[in-house]
Amino acid sequence: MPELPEVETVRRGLESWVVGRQISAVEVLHPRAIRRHVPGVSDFRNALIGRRVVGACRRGKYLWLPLDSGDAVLAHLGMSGQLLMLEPSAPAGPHLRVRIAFDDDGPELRFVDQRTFGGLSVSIGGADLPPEIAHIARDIFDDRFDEAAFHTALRRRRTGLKRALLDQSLISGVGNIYADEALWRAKLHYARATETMRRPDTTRLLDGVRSVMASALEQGGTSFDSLYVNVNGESGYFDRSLAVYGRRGEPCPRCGTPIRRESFMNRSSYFCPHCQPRPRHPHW
DNA sequence: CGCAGGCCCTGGTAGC
DNA sequence: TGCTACCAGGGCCTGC
Repeated sequence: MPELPEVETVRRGLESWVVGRQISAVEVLHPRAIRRHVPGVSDFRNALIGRRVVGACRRGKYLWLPLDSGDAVLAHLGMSGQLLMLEPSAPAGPHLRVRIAFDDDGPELRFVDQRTFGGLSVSIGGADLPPEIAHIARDIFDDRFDEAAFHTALRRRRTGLKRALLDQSLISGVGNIYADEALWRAKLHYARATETMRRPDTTRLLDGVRSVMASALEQGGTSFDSLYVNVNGESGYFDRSLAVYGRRGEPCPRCGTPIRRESFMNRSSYFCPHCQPRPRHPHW
């Protein structure tokens, strides 16, 4: 669920809550939460304890906290991960995976994750950009995102448009929800063959991605349930503004045609069959 | 190398 | 009521 707007909301929260503070204790309650940290739990703890957090960064759906050692805490929320700021005395919920406490005895950082797709790791020398995520493309809000290069790379692909949009090495931060919403805004079908995309199509697509994510960010992200929350445990409101996602059978906000749901890539795709007509030569 | 599909995981819900 | 089946899906891995 957490896509760029949700992850950015969390990043902003971390920036105001943990930057400048020194880590005093680390507790790993579920080893799977740090499975990407190959050297293991004690190495993870040793790399953090005594270090100061000097920033809060994001690329796509990845977050990292640069440390004064030059390393970084790299985090991915997966489907259900939460990074919460809570008083050390706050009770541990059933899905608490990692606790990071600070030497000022103020609110601690807790990684809570029901479905355990997310996780934390220490990235050696990763303060500027963790090498583990060097293959992740820049996202639409990155000043150095290159629209022309994206268009060229897109046209080189031999696949369907939504598949390409979800490929984090082409453009990052887009997940299933905002992919459907962006395609609807751009009036493009999810199975449009990427090699048939013309420059105006790509411009419309990126405008759709940018505008839907900017709106979602303003509203603190999208929440369907209590799974996605900011660092204070609060949900966003953008789910009220979704045009197609999760709205099978409901009228398209633009033309009134009932929204259709199709199974694609083992997940749901929602679209308006009138505004987003099936291409003559779709790529499934 | 590019692309497609399987797998990981848990809680909620639909259906019998 | 109590069981099973299915659904949500991001990213890594494998195989073609």
